[in-house]
Amino acid sequence: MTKAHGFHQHDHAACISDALTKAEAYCAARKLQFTPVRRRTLEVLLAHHRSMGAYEVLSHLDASGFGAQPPVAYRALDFLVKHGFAHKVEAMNAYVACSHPGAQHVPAFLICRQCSTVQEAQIEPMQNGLGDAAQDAGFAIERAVVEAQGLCPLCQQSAPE
Amino acid sequence: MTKAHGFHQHDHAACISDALTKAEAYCAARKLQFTPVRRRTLEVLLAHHRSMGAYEVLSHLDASGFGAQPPVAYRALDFLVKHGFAHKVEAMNAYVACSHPGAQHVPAFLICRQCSTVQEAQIEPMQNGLGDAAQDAGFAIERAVVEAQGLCPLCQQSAPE
DNA sequence: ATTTATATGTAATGATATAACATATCAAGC
DNA sequence: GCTTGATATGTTATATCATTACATATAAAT
Repeated sequence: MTKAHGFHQHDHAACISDALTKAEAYCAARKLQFTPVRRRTLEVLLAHHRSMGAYEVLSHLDASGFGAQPPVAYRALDFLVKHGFAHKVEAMNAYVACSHPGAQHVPAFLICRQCSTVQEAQIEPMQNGLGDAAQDAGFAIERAVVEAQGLCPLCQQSAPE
Repeated sequence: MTKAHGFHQHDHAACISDALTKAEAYCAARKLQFTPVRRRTLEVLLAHHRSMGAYEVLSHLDASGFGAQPPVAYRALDFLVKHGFAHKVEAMNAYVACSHPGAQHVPAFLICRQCSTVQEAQIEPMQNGLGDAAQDAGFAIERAVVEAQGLCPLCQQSAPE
C-alpha cells in the first residue's frame, strides 16, 4: 500500500515501521524512555503523514486508552520534537513526524495553504545566510526552522489563480 | 534618545517617524486605507520595538480609544503584515514592525529564548536552498519565514550555560 | 529496599484566534 | 450631492491552542 508522503507516493507501512525502529534504537542507546504514549504518538503522526494539531493527536491517544487531557499529547509531542522524531510546524501550530530521522538538519517545510499538506525539505544547515547574520549579531543559534507557504503541485491545478 | 533595536542602539524617534512616513506614502500610492487604527497599531509596534502579542497590542489600542475586542487588533495586524509593515513571528505567536520596510525580502528572525528580543536579519531571498527544494517538488512559494532561536549576546553572559 | 528522578493522569485555567453579524465610513459613478 | 457597492470597524460569542499545578505511578540508581 502506498500513501502520499509530502507530494509523492511511497511505501507507507515500511516507512512507519522503519521510523519506529530507528526511534527505538536511538532511545535505547541514550537510555531515553520510549514509553507507550510516546510510541503511540509517533505512530499516529507517522500513520497520518501530515501535520496534525495537538488535540487531533490527543483524540487518537484517548481512543487508544491513554489520558484524554491536553498535557498527555503536549508532553509526548514535546518529547518527540526534543529528540528530533517530529517537528513543530510553527506557522500552523501543528506537528509532523520527521522525514529524516537521525540526520542532523535544519527542518524546512513547504506548506500548502490550500490542502495543508506539509512536505519536509532538506536544506543545508547554516547555508541559508542566517549563520552569517547571527555571527554578525553575536547571536548563538540553537535551533532554526524555515517555513514556506504556497501552493503544492496538486492545488496549483485546482486553484490556478 | 536611543533605544534597543534588536541587539543594537539607534535613534528611536527618527526610526518611528521614518517608518510611519514610508507606510503612509506606500498606502497613498496604492490607494490603501492607512486608517487611524492601522496607523496606531504600527506606532505601537514601532514604539516598543520588540515582538508583541496581539492582546498586548490590543490593550494599547483600547487605551487609545479604539475597540477592545480581539478582532480590532488582529485585523489591523493582518493589514500590516499583508503589506509588509510588520511580520508575524510564528514561533512566538507575536508581531514585530518590519525593520526593512519597502525592501522585498524574506524575513529572518533571531529570537532570544531568554529575553524574547527579536532581531530581524536580512537574508537573500531564495539563497537558502529552499528555492531548489521547492522547484524539485513543484511547489510554488508565496511566502517564507526563517526563524532561529537561541541566545542573544547579552543573555549569553547572564546564562553562560 | 529505599530513595530520587522521571513519567503519567486529571482538573482548572490561560493565551491565542476566528466566525458572524450589525453599523459606519469610504470611493466611484451618476 | 446622492446613491450604491465595497471596505473598515465594533461587538458578542466561541473556537482553538497551550500551560500550571498537583496527585499518583513507574523507573533508575544506590
